[in-house]
Amino acid sequence: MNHLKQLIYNSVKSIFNIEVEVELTRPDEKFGDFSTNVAMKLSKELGKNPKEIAETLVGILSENTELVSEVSIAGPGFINLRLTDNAIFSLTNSDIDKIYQGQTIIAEYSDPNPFKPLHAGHLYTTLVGDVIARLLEKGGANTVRLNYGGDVGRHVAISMWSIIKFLGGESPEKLSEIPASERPLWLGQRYVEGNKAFEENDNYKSEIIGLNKKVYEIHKKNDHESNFAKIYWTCREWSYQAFKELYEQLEVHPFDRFIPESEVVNLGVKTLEDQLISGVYKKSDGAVIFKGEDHGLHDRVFINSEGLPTYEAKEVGLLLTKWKDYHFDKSVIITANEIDQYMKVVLKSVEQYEPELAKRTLHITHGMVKLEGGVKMSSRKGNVITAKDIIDSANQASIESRAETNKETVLAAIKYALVKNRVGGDVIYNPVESIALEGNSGPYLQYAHARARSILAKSTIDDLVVPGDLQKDERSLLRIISEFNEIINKSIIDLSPHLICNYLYELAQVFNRFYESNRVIGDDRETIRLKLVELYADRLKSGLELLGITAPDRM
RNA sequence: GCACCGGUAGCUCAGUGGAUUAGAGCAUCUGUCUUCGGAACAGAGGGUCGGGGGUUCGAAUCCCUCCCGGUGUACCA
Repeated sequence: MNHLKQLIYNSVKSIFNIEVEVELTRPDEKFGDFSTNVAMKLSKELGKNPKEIAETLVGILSENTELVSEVSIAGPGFINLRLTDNAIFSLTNSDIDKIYQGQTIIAEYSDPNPFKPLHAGHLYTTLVGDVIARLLEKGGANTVRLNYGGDVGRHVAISMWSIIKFLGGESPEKLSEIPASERPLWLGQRYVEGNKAFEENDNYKSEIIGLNKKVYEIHKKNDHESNFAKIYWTCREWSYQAFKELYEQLEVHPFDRFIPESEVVNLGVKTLEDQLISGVYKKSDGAVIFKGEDHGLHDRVFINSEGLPTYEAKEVGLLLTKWKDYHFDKSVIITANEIDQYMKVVLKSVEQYEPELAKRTLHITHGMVKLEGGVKMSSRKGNVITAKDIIDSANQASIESRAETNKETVLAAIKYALVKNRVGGDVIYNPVESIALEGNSGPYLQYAHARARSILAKSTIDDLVVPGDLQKDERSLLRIISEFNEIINKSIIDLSPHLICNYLYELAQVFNRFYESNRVIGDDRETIRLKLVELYADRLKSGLELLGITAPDRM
């Protein structure tokens, strides 16, 4: 593609003496391989009709017969170009642009809170984050995968209150009565119960507020001895264990670092104190706030009137910890969109004293996960869908449709279904569709790959021939194969995994069309066609791997 | 009230200034084929791109306005 851009750029320069940025798009196949709107761009500057400009350019472009086989003008002045077979094949040899080469980029995602259940949103945000981190890495970044979680704060106090009530007092020894397999569920139930108490009873509420301070004390004193502390540390560990198990089950890339809130809270509070003096933060009704309203946002509390840091204060500590420890070129935070405006306020406040940090931070938000499609969810508490519910429903759909569950297939189904949509809106997860072997699904692509590999395995020919002088269907296949790098590059720039999904599916469709009417094994053109099959299978595999999905040779 | 994210075919979604018929999958209907893994291929029906204005040679895409859904809006995260 670069050769073509260069050719157009040079042509424009030699004729009009203008340096223009050449944009290439992929039009419908019947129009050509690439399309450019430079004529329209130039028309204003030159005061000429775009068609006239295009005609001049067509003349010079068509002289390069090495690269271009056909040039035409369309509509108001688009120039369509068809490449020679050799030129389009050479596109498959180009590399992915290393746009983040030499940069340290932090990807923060997943962020589950200990003492709370792992819901479907955690599953989603973990998978999206995992793919985005892979994209950053593919773009050449030195990627740091970070996981942040609230091991202090009100939600912990809520759980602790209910845990102690369940144990009949501060009796850590009784925790051993809860079987290991039931711990995550049990903790989740404690949180739900505690929340109810907090909302419905003022006495309980003030007890919980008291416990909140007590939890901070544990960290301040590094208390591992008191009964209260023993319960806390044990249950925190149980949560971490559950997270670890989920990540292993999902086969996501391991995290480089886990930062609990307790680790950053002091830095956050200290910063707030300093910046209170400098005037960034203000006192209001006994709390420390940031006047977001002065910046077109809204006001938020960073330290409450009890003197306890809120999530905002801890986020400040986290942002500064990342900055201090990594001096990142870019920091990407992936969370649900309910946190969007809150994050804007926190970042705006930090921008006042660390402008560079704020500038380099990118907050990507996504929507909620909802379940659809007749699979009954095992919700214990009504409307919460857990991460386990999603996995269970995929397994169940797999058993129902083909009487078996295969781990690789089920994982592919879940991962693909959750990243195939543009990041931003809500995702409606349909387990039956996700597991299906037809349609736009992960298992379909895995199957498509296995099928292609089996064709390759069947042939006795080793020396595959570089395609040249292609037939129509062969060329269509090579054409879409050649788009792979462009798609990956765009996906890396936009940090948009769904582009890869759309492409891979289309690629598989074009292949099936080709394969339907063109014999490979035993045909006169076997060596050429086999090469195309190989190029196709390789791209399916590496595309799926970028999505964190395996591409087995057999299934 | 204000802010953010959404509203495209019956359902789930691409497409976010450019070209003739706005594209896929699922679902529905019709064909092909004694199948290199048919878990395929070909085709049909189905859309006032939430409504209305505007900018432009050209708008699903940009601007204004209204409607609907979700989320957030001071001491939760």
